[in-house]
Amino acid sequence: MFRGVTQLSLDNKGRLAIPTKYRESLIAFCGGHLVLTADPAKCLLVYPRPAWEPIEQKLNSLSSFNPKTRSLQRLLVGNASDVEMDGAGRILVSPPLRQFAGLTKNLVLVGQGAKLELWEEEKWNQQIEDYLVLKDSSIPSELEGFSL
Amino acid sequence: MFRGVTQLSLDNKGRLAIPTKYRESLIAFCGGHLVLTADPAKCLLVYPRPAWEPIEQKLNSLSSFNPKTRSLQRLLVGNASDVEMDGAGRILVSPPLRQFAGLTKNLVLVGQGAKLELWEEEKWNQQIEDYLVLKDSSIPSELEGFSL
DNA sequence: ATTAAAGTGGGCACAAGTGGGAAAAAGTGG
DNA sequence: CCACTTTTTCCCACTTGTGCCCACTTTAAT
Repeated sequence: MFRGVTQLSLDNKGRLAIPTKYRESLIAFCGGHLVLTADPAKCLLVYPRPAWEPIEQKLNSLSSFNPKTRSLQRLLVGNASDVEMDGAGRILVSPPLRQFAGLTKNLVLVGQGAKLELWEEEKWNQQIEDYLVLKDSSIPSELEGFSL
Repeated sequence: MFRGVTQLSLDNKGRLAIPTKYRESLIAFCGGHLVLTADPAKCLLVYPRPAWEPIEQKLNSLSSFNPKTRSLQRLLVGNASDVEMDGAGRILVSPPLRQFAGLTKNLVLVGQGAKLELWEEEKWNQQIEDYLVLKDSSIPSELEGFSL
């Protein structure tokens, strides 16, 4: 399981160095075969390929005549791209994905259980701020009776 | 299964170079025999011919007295055209289809499971944006309880 | 302080993308 | 029916991009 925030950046070839603490388990779990895709919150999602496959299958099984479903397929499946870690544990982030998430210099890689999220640092901070402002009204009903 | 966004363009003969990562599987699956057709979202759909056949048969089996059905038949079957990949993995996009999808300089080819979509890049970005704006109300009910 | 391990950048070789020319095929008019 | 024009297809040469690998720098550990 992935967790924690790491600050990092793309080099001038658009490569992203995966932190060492994730590398070993990524190699073991999926041989360095990852899938990168777009998230509605305008960050990128980083999945080990075996974890991504069932999600894509589920999405592809839905009706393509429902416009919302279709849009979701376009966002998630359309933007998904296979990437391989190189010998130094780096992956290449394609220009369309960089553009989608507005990635420039300062990024954060955030562990989220079975996947990782890649954010432009400023957007990440913004996202956290936005949540704090809304906090009173924002406890999901699924968490009734649950405490930290 | 196809996935991911690739930026590309038509050359001045109207040819579209299919990215290498799709070529091999297209040759293997359908010998480079493709079907190009129009999508209601104003992009083009690219099917391996064997994947298209049953769709066309289904459409043709529907009642042509229902106006909506008839229109769908006209759009999809009417615009469908057979194309062959050349030795360099390129296909020719006919002027009527180019015009329909408003294809000019900057295009994207988007993997969508069993098929590909070809968009004018600007329209593709627009389509994604439009969806993100709607995101609160846009979780398809089929996905209740499903998470990324 | 020395050594090892990891991070970083860049060069090189090969593969893929691109454009154009020539030959064949199809279309058209006399 | 034949000759000429236009379009299409095939192929080759050139340019661009990508991935791989190596060397250098920095950090951490003993």
